[in-house]
Formats: sequence, structure tokens, C-alpha cells
Amino acid sequence: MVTLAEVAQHAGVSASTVSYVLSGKRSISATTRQRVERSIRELGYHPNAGARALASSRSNIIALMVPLRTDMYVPVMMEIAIAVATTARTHGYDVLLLTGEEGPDAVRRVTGSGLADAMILMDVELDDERLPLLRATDQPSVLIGLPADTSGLTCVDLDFAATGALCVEHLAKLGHRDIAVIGEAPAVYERHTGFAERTLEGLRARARELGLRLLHRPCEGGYDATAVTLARIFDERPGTTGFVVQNEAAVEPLLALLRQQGRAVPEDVSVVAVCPDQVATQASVRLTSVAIPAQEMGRHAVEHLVAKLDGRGSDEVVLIAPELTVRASSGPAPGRP
Amino acid sequence: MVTLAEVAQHAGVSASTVSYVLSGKRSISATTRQRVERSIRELGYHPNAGARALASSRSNIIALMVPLRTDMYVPVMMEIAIAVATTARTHGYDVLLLTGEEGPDAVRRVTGSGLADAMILMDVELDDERLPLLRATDQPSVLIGLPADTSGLTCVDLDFAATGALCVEHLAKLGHRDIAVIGEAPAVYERHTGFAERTLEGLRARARELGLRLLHRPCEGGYDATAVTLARIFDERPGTTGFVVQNEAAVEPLLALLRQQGRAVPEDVSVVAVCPDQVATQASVRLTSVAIPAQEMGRHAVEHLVAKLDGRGSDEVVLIAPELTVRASSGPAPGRP
DNA sequence: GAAAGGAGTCGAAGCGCTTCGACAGCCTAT
DNA sequence: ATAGGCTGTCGAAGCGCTTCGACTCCTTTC
Repeated sequence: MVTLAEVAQHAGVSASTVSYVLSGKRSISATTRQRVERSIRELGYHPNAGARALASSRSNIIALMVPLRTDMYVPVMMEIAIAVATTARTHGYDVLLLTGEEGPDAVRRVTGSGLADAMILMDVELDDERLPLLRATDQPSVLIGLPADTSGLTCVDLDFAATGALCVEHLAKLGHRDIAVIGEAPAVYERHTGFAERTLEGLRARARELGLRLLHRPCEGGYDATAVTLARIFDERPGTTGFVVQNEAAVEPLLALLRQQGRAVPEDVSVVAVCPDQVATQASVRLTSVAIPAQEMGRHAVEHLVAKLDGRGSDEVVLIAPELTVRASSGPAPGRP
Repeated sequence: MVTLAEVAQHAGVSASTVSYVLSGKRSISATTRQRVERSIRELGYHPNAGARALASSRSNIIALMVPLRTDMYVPVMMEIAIAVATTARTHGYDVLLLTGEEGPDAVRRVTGSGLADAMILMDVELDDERLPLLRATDQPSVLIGLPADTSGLTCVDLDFAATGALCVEHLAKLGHRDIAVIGEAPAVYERHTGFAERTLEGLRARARELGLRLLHRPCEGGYDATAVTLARIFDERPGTTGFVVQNEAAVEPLLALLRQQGRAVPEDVSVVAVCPDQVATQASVRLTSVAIPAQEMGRHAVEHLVAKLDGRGSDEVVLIAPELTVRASSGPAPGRP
């Protein structure tokens, strides 16, 4: 293993000079710099991460806590994780992958040991038990998701309330008066992860404003559960012509079931989904949808964190404005031009 | 920040004693141990990761390199990643998340800097450019996937050749004589990631042995691409009654298309999938499938790695035996009991 | 009853890096 | 000419931990 000292000797300078060449924290003459850089290359030197962390009390690692559950919106999670890792690297950070399993203990362990300089938390619940710890420590953190009380925290999330409103508006403009919402699994609502509730509030508020009828039903996803949900919806509101789906696992089953029942999309019923674009474009009907901007969320989170680590940036809540893309699954309500 | 020295002082022992209590590398009297443990608890001490890594030249971190592409079998990747993280924790390791983006440089960086003690690589290509580096370093590593030359490497993977054979056998036993394989996207074959080719070889070999006709077509996935692929298959082999699908994104479209064409599953055609159980059970027809044991692969990989780090264990290739679960998508070929 | 060995503890020497203060040399402003 | 201020470099002091050898008691063994 090559050390700083060996590089210094090879280049004929002192160890501290090599260190300053590496960090750029003091000015170094061009000739010296080149000589050192050449030695580094020739010897294949890589600074020892542990020594660096010890001396500088900076690990250059960002911890990312992902939910343990692999039962919902997995592709979104994965996309966020990869965006986080990629963005972090461009700022010189590596990413430590933590699962939700350890809960608050993981936060304690990581902040306590100096393993990471900062944390990103995904899948935050409204009243998450990790939040007090984050507020207490001076280690920067960013949440992806929105808890009930955001004071002293930085959060990044899609504006799900606006998302709900946007979906309703779109359907209203097309003349739909009876709208059904196929929501996430009941467990998601029980867990109070926030985003599902916020979407619902947005949907309801705008529906009320526009005088539409809105029926919401949670749905486990998968073919059988969706079939049951759909049957109940048409049972209760036979005149339903607009659907909003916020559950990836219910999208394709819903389309299959509608087809089977002889209801054409978008001629008889319109469907608007809240899902990643990939799902929307790969479905059997290209779906009008509000995209979940996974990459953007991951990137934002890292950039806020890096800003904080650099002493810039402050606590704030960033809600990303939703964008609705019209595709082939929505059209005028029956009997409308 | 609490340090070892402070704990030592608080407990009235020397620093080295505290260290030995923590590591268990020398015997400590019960009374001393308890006193030290109490001080640790009272002061809320967490060993500094950097200092530990520097002194012991062990970071207790395992690097996990995941593919950057989020275009295929994402849930499998995610499940593996989470299994890796969870298993690693039970052995006292944390997981560093690297994306394939950096390629060989990431390997150099991580091994050179001592950031991680070992590596797990996913999405290994047949002739992966990272392999020479892994062979050259003395840092343990495990591949999830199988390259062309496995000498000096440890690999964990599903036995995809046996998987292919198993699928064909199942369909043959039910009397199907004309079998079509809907494969992964063409890009997957071009990239030579191995698993797709190995499945195909297994399928072909057994089909030959059993005297079946086999038609293989790569498929991009998604509704439109699957429709084209399916049309071509029936065009070329109108008598096809058995399908093997190895592309999650083609599963649901295939079922929808068959239904639409009035071909009942499993009465007219049988479908066998190679996919995670979750996909198989959530599909519109519960699918007969060979599961991709993502969790098991992740767990295996970590356990091999830990064994190597402990000086146990050696290079070897572990192929997990496939298991076929019969569900509702396969049955006797038409005209057969 | 002396030698041999084990159990339990301590002190000190690093691990490889960052960073602070010091200082030599040079340029500019008086 | 001389004080003052840059620029570029060096030496040394740690950062918090692990680990090795040494030492002190005790227990065992013939």
C-alpha cells in the first residue's frame, strides 16, 4: 500500500505539501504540483479513507436509509437510490446503504461513529421516530418525503396535494363528473407515510371546488384485489367515468379488467395514473400520468445536503411541482365532444 | 463526541482494556467488563469509525456495485441489495453503494483507499473489465452472476441453464411440442450478461433431448413490443402452445394479448415464467414460474464474503438450484388429458 | 516449594492523514 | 534601504483507535 509519505519522498517534498496538493487548501507552485501529481500517478497512490476521516473528521460518506419493505413502489426507490449515489459521486461523496430495519438505532450509530457526514432518509412517516434524533444532532440530513412537523428539517418531495388537484382538474376539463380513486394498499395509509394522504386531500379539495363526485378506495394491487375494488366502485357509482390510480401494482390489472368488461379506454372511461414515466409508457394503454420524479428527488436531496455540508444552504421544504403528461388513456367523457 | 479515553477514565481502567472489552480479543474479568459496559452506556459512547479503520486496517464495510441501468429486472436488483445490506449488518458490516457508472475505476478507488474490506459485484458481463482487477487484488470479492472465466473468482447465481431445462421439461410433460421463448431485450443479449444466454442454452439442450421444437425471440417488453413479438411467433409457428417468458416487462402484456386473441390460459396455451415470485402471484393469471431467488443470492454472497474475510472459505461457484412452482398458467396441451 | 503457565491489566507505539504555526525568500511601497 | 506583506514549503502535533510486549498476581504441577 502506497502512503502519502512515500509519495512525498518520491517527489522530493514534505508530506504536508502533498496533502496540500491534494486538497488545494494552500497555494502550491505549478512545478511542485506537477511533480507531486506525477509521483501520485506513477506510484498509483490512493489516500487512505480511514486516516483521512480520522484526521479531518470528515468521512465523505452520505448515508442513505431506504425502506426495508420491498412491497411497494420499488422502482421509484431504486431510481432514487441510484440518483443519490450518482449525484453524490459528482460531489466527491460515497453512499452508505442503510435499511429501515435498524430504525433510530441506525441513526445513532452512524452519527455517533462518524461513519457518515450526513443522512438522507426515505419513506418518512408523518410522525417518524427518527426525527427527534435528526433535530438533536448537528449532522445535516434531508428527508425524501414529508412528515407532519417539518420544523428544523429539510425535506424534498413531490407536491402530492398539487398532484391530486392536477389529476382532478384534467378529468374535470374533459367533462368527467364521477371520479374514482384507486389508492395505495390499506397498509400504506395505516402507516401514515403521508404522500398517499396528501394526494387524497388534493384530490378531494379540488373535486369539491369543481363540484365533482369523488370516491376513494385503497387497493392492495395485483389482479384479484383490483378486480374486487373495481367491482365495488361500479357497484356504488355506476356512472364513474374517470379513474385516478396511485398504485403501480393496480395499473395493469385495472386496464385488463376494464377491457374485459367491454369498457374502452379512453372512449368510455379515462384513466390518470400517478407513477413513474416508465410504467406509464409501458402499459398496455399509454397512460396519461403525473410522473414521480425519482431522479430529480434524489439529485435535489444530495445537492441540498452538500450545500449544508459546505456551510451553505438551510432548512427548507422543497416541493417539486407535478407535471401531467397527456397520453392515450384520457379523453372526453362519454356524450361530450 | 465521547472517546475511548473518556470511557476508560470514567470506568477507571486503561484505554486498552476498554478496547479489549469491545473486541473480545483478550480475556477480561467479569467485573471489569461490566464496569466498562456501564460506562459505555452511560456516556453513550460510539467508537469512531475512521480511527478504527486506521488502526485496524479494517473498515467493516462491504462495497456493493449495482448496475446503473434501471431498465431491467429492477425489483430483483433491489431485493438483492436489501438482502445484502440486511445480512451484512448481522455480521457487523455496513454496505457502500456503488453504481456501475465508474466501472473499473470504482474498484481501484475502493480497494486502493481501504474504504471497503470487500466487494460484491452485480450484473457481471461474460468478459467483464473489472475481473482482472479483482483477481489482482487480495481483497475478497463475490460476483452475483457468472462470467465466462470464473478462475480465481467466487460467484453466486441461479443455475439458469437448469432453469431453462426445468421449464422445457414441465411443458414437455404436459404434452406441449411447440414452445416459444419470449426472451429479454435484445440489448441484454448484446451486452453478454450471461444469464439470458445460459437460460437459452438450457432450454435448447433439453428441447433437443426431448424432441421439442423451440423458437426463441428476444423482446423489448412493454405492450407494443410484446404484441409484435407474439404476432411473429404465431406467424412462424402457428401450432405454438407453450410459452417460456424471461422478461418481467413482457409478462402482463403477453397475458393481455393472449386473452384478447381468444386464447385461454392454460386451456389453449401454457405460460411458464422466470421471474420473482411476487410478479408470478400478482399477475392476472397466477403464473407457473421458476423463482429468481434474489434474497438468497444476496445472503449467500455476503456470507461467502464474510467467510473469506474471516480466513475461512475459498473461491468457488455456487449455482442455486431452480425450483419450479406450478400455478394456474400451465396445463395439458390441447387434445391431451 | 519452586518452576511453569494462565488470566487480567497497562503503557506505549504506531496507523496515514490534516492542519497549524513558522519561516525563508521575494516583491512592493514607503 | 527597510518594513510589511505575499507565496510556497516544511516540521510537528495530533485525530481515536488497536495491538504488542511487559508486568503482576494466581493457580497448577511435579
